[in-house]
Amino acid sequence: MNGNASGEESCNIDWDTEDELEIQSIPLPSSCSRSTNPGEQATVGDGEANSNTGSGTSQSKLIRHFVGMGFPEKLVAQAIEENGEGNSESILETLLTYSVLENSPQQQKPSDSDHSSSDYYENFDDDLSDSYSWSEDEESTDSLPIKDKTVLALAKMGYTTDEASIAMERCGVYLILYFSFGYWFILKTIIVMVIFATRIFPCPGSSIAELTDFICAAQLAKAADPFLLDEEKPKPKRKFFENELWKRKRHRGCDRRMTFEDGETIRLPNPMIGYGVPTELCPTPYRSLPEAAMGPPYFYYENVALAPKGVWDTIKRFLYDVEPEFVDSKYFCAAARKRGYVHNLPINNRFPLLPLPPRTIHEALPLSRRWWPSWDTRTKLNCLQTCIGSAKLTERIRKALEDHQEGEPPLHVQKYVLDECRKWNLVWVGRNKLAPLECDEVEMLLGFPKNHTRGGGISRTDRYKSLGNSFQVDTVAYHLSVLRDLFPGGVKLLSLFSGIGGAEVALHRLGIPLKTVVSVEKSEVNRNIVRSWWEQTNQKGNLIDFNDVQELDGDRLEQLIHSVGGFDIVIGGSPCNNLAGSNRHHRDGLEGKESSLFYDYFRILDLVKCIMAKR
DNA sequence: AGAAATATGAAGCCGTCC
DNA sequence: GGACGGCTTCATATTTCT
Repeated sequence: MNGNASGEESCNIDWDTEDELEIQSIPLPSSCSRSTNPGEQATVGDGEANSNTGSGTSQSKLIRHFVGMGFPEKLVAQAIEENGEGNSESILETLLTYSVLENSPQQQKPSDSDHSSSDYYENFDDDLSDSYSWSEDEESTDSLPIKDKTVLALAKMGYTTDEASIAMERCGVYLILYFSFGYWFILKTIIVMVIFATRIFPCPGSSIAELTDFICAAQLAKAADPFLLDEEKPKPKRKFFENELWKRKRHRGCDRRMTFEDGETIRLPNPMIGYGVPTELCPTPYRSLPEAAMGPPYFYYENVALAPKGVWDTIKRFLYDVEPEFVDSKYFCAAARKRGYVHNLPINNRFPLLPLPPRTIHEALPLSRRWWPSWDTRTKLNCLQTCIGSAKLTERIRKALEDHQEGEPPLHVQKYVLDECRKWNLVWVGRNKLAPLECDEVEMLLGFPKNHTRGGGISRTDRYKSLGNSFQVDTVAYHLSVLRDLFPGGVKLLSLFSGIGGAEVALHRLGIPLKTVVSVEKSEVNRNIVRSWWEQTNQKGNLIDFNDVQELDGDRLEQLIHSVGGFDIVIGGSPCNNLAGSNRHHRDGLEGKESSLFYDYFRILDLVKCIMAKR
């Protein structure tokens, strides 16, 4: 950790550069893997991944599965042999490792003698012929260079050869291939294509969205402006591309829009993986930010995804029309946590915190496995909330189970027990014995250090409440990880509604020095927790506390920004209690007593933007 | 007095079926 | 496409205990 970076460093960020336009390779396989706890059986994967194992034709199914993804059959067979049939995640990792190894510089020529890579290309060609008709002159085009082939293909799609040539010159050939061969094909072989394209066409590429924007916008505006292709013309926006291309059939699992807008209402994506998660193999999509959303500073806002209708539309409208990124933390840890994040951070080159946390209940709570009945098929916990199940409840469950000692309990009892388990996140701790999670287990699941909320006068009730209101650290850290390269000397953070310091812990665990933290948190116990963590982790920076966001008016902010030298990022998750589904009494939406503090987040962020712009 | 325990549904999404 | 049921949800109000 060095603190030699000057204040100007943060001003060197090129806010005008659309760094997100560059195509991103998928995360390294090693970072996509899921760790296995030492001392545990390595074959235990999560239920989804292993659901098809054990059948008689499992091996051929597996082979077909991976060949269908574009991997050569020989490689697949080899990978299965190395990993066994039971662990499809490991097989995939091995295959990707092979692919990355093949991608070394000395093997970039597609005509090299490497047998496996020959298979690789054969599969690729098969997929092409499947998905896109080259029509009657297919043979005659085979001998053409790829670039010419691409021009022809685009011409068949209705683009002029001039448009195609210019676009290729600007955007790179392989992305045109990527686009022109059909949407479903992209979905099917997206991983292979990226690796393949990077190998064959190692030219600096642009994103597929940029390419299509380029052509579509060119067509759209051609009549109005015959000189559109001049360098000085404004860059086309994503909207056109979205409207045209995304209207096509929605492919479950690969439709990467952040939200589905139906008139005025934002709908949640399925799967809820935002711009990507380390454990799901998908390339980083393209996004363009509205100009008003550009920093400095960066900002990062969080709240519950399942808010009442219209809430996220309002949040989006206030936060400069930035599309929320909805992510379920079940892709990061063993508990679900569906949240929306609005931010103007780059989305390329994210990386996860290491070690990757356990992602199933059994991995997270190995002692519970002994007592886990086969009819409880949960592999993930539900959202960790602020309250826990009562002893009366677990007693009722125990008695219901003890009434049926021989064999499994009847189905109606199973259903009753499982419903309560899901509702209260109960785990098995003995024969017929269920229990709510302990505080330290919640800390671990949320990515906080053990005992983070323990001691110093805080009650158990308050610990559950503070933890239940907190970030999932691994999820937030993944999004914030891009800051490490942007601010190697450390960040100056304005942390609103800090809670128990989820953002601070995330940045610290990412190895990003905290030069200055201005933290606003109403709860004294939470402020004590953050202060205590700050001291225990020997932070070298300066931590400044505030009690209430109302204290931060224009004058105070100007004064702070002057003394601190500006903020690099403004992070905050405003109160959700008037938005959360668990609230039976005052689910009043964004105008609710506490949740309306969102407007203070916006007010403060906007003030910081204005003051820093003046500077 | 403070902490702990307990009881208290509805909104809204999603998949399935017809 | 609409009816229906299954499922999930950063909580609050009140009572009881220490």
